[in-house]
Amino acid sequence: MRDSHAAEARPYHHGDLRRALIDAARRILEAEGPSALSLRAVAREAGVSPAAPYHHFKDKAELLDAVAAEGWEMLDAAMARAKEQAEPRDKLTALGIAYVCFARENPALYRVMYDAARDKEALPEQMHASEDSAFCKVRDTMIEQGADPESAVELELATTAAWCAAHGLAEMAGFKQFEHLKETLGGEVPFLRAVFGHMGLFPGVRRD
Amino acid sequence: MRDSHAAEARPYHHGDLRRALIDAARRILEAEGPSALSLRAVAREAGVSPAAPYHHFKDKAELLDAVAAEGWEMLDAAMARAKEQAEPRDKLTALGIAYVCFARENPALYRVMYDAARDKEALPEQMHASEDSAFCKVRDTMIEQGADPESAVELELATTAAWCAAHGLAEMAGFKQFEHLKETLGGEVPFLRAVFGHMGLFPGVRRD
DNA sequence: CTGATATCTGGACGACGTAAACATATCTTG
DNA sequence: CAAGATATGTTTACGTCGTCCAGATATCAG
Repeated sequence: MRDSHAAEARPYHHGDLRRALIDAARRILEAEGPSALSLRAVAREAGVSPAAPYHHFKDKAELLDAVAAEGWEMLDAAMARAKEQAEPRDKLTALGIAYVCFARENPALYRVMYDAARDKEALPEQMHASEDSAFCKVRDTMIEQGADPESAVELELATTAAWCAAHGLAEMAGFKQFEHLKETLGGEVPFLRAVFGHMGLFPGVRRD
Repeated sequence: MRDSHAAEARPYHHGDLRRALIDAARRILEAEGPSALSLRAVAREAGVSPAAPYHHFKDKAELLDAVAAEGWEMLDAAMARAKEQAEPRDKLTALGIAYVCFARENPALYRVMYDAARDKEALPEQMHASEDSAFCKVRDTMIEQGADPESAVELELATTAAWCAAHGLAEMAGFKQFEHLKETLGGEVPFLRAVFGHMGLFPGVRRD
């Protein structure tokens, strides 16, 4: 059976329990929400004993970190796709819309992602550090749409502002208070565009 | 002892356990953070048995709701104070700064406030409904600073955008990634002003 | 004073996170 | 290939949690 361990590392007893646990966690998260996401429930869903996860994660927080990391990757991919498909002068808005839509379509996952970030008091490395991180994607898009690439501080401030706007909107968009506005404007996405427009951040949708 | 129950309602055994429980919860929250805020710990802190709170709150969530409600009142008061003290053309920015500063000075309480809101998928009534709610304060200030009071939808969109911006910034401002920016700009408040400025929401600090 | 009612205690239950002791499968090395 | 080392899993156990229930006791209404 040399073929089954050809990859590079872990197929022992279960095959790849680490992977299975993360998947189980995601399944529970989607089906029953964050409050049902206990370590024991994850182990149950994966068909192992309650203590088994401790051979793959230091504690519950580390499992959630792994789930969150995959969430950030998904968000990053969604934003990349959105930027690609949008017309040049609409790319920044498209990034913002993609961000909020991801959060709205995966509310439980988004919550886990930010809970982990708040506990660490930092966004994950992958979102802010690397060359093609989502954060850099926003910055680069700002340059493409006319921001001055020389003034680094201004550029980082603008990117930060955009990120704050997207996160704030992602959390607010689910509140009942704004349903009336969504109806008036004809749907969720028009509502998002309108709010982003009022932020004055996104040249593509700037009014007047 | 007729004097001790003169007020209007509740002094039975303990005096006013409901009040004492909320205070105990706030003390624990400030001293040990949200993760230490268990119902049993609150009862312990208040000097009663673990089951006693159930005569004043349906469950743990209802206690947290009460704590959150007081948090919103404090936030409202802080914003009112800020608006009062600011110069006319700086009032909107002052509201935003006050909002974020409150969240930064009471991170555990702010978290409880928004966790409760997320669970209910709504901001608390008190923040959005009444005449002098914080939300209306922002809207009114926008009018005072030149927004058109006739276009109700535009006005509500702008207010929503401002609220999203403040919340987003409140959550981001604690992340390590932005400490560098804070230093460059000479402190937290200048950082907040700069980000708000880049939002283009607050005429008082609009650049150029 | 007497019952009704509001408030608190004590004990119990099941679920949780986690640790320790043990069992077994796989890897490594001689 | 034999044999220890190591990685992976189970069982059992502990303390904490939210919550409920059965009393006890204090206050109130008549």
